[in-house]
Amino acid sequence: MGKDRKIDMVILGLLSHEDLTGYDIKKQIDEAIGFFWKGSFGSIYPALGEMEKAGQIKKLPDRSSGSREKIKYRITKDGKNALKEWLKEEQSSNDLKYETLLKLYFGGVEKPEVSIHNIEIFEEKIKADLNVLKWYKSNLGKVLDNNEHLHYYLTVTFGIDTYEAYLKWCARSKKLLKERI
Amino acid sequence: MGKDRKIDMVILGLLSHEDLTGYDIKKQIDEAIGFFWKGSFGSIYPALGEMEKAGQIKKLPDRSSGSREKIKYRITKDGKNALKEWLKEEQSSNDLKYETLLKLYFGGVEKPEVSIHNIEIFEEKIKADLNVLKWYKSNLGKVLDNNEHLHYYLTVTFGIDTYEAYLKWCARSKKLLKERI
DNA sequence: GCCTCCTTATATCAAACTGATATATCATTT
DNA sequence: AAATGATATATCAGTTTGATATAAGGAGGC
Repeated sequence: MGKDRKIDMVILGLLSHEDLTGYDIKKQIDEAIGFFWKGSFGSIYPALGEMEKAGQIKKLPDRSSGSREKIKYRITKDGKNALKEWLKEEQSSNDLKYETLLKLYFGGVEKPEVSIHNIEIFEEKIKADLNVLKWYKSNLGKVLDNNEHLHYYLTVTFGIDTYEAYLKWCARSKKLLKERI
Repeated sequence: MGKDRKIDMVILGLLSHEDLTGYDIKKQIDEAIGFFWKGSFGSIYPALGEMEKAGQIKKLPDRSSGSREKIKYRITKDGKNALKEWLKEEQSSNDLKYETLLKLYFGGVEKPEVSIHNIEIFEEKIKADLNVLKWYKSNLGKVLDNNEHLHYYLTVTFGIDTYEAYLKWCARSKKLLKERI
C-alpha cells in the first residue's frame, strides 16, 4: 500500500503559499490550522527528507550569514501536481477524537459533579479559542477580495460556528446534569 | 513515559456496562461512539491482552458449545478504579482532524468548483449521519430517567448540535464560493 | 446437499503519528 | 556575564490505523 501520509499534503499546501523551514511549518500548523489539524516535528522532519528525495520539494541554499543551520524548502512542479491531485480526491477522512465526550459517555459511573466539571474545563478552553478565531475573522474581513484569504476565512468561520454550537450545548448539558445532583 | 493509551479507557468504559468480546467492543465503538471516537482491532486486541495481565480485566470461561473461539472479558475492581481515576483527570485531549477543511484551506490553488464539490461530499455525509443521530435521540427520549441513558443522550445531542452547525456553514460557504465562479 | 456470500471472531503487521527528549544557536533580559 | 526563552533540526518509544490473514457459523439460492 504505502503513501497515505496526510502530513505530506499539509507540507505541500503550506509550501504552495511560500518557502518555509520545518520549524516554520510546525508554527503554521499550530497557529493557522491548529483548530482542525495537528502535526508534530516527529512527522514533519522525516516527511521533508523523503519528499525531497521524491522530488516534490527542494532545499534552498542557506543564505544566512551565521553558522546556525536553517533549511528552507520550496515546492516543485511535481509537488504542486500532487497537491492538486489530492484536492480532487473524493475521499476525505474527517475524524473527531474528543476525550471530553468519552468521559461524558462513561460518566455514569461517577457523580454528576465530575461530568459537570469536565464540561466546564472544555467550555473554558472553547471560549478562549473562540476569541482567537473571532480576532482572526475580524482581521480577515478587510482583505476578503484575495482568493487565498477567502479559503482561510471559510475555515475560520467553520471554527466559529462549531465552537458557538459547542458552547450552547455545554450550557444545556450542565443544566441537565445539575438536575441530577 | 508509557501508559498513555486511550483505548484502555474506552475498553474499561464499555466493560463497565457489560461483559464483551474484542469484537463486541469494536462494534460498540463504531456504533455508539463512532461520531466522536475511533478504535481499530489492531489496538483493541493487544490492549485486551495487556490489561488482562495488569489485572484490570479478566477472561470469562468460554461457555459456547461449538469449537468457535470467543473470549468475553469482565472489568475487575482495579479496572473500575482506573476508569474512575481517568474520569477525574482534568486534562483531556480534544482533537479534530478534518481533511475536508484541510482541502478547503489549500483550495485556493484550484478552481472554486473543486472546493464546492468537496463541501458537497462532506455535506451529504453529515446529513446521513445526522439522521442516524436524530433516530438515536428519538429512541432515547422515552427512557431518559436512567442515569446511563442521560450520559448517552448528552453525547448524541452534541453530535446533533454540531452537525446542524456544520450544515449551516456548508450552505453559506458554498454560496460564497459560487460567487467566485 | 452444496455453493456462495455475509457476519462473527481473533490476531498480526507495516506505516503513520504523537509527545517527549536531545542538542545547539541566537536574542533578550537581568 | 548569566539566565531565560525562542529558533531550529533531529530521533525515538509508544500508540494507533488500516489492511490483511485465517477460519467458523448462518442465510439463501439452486
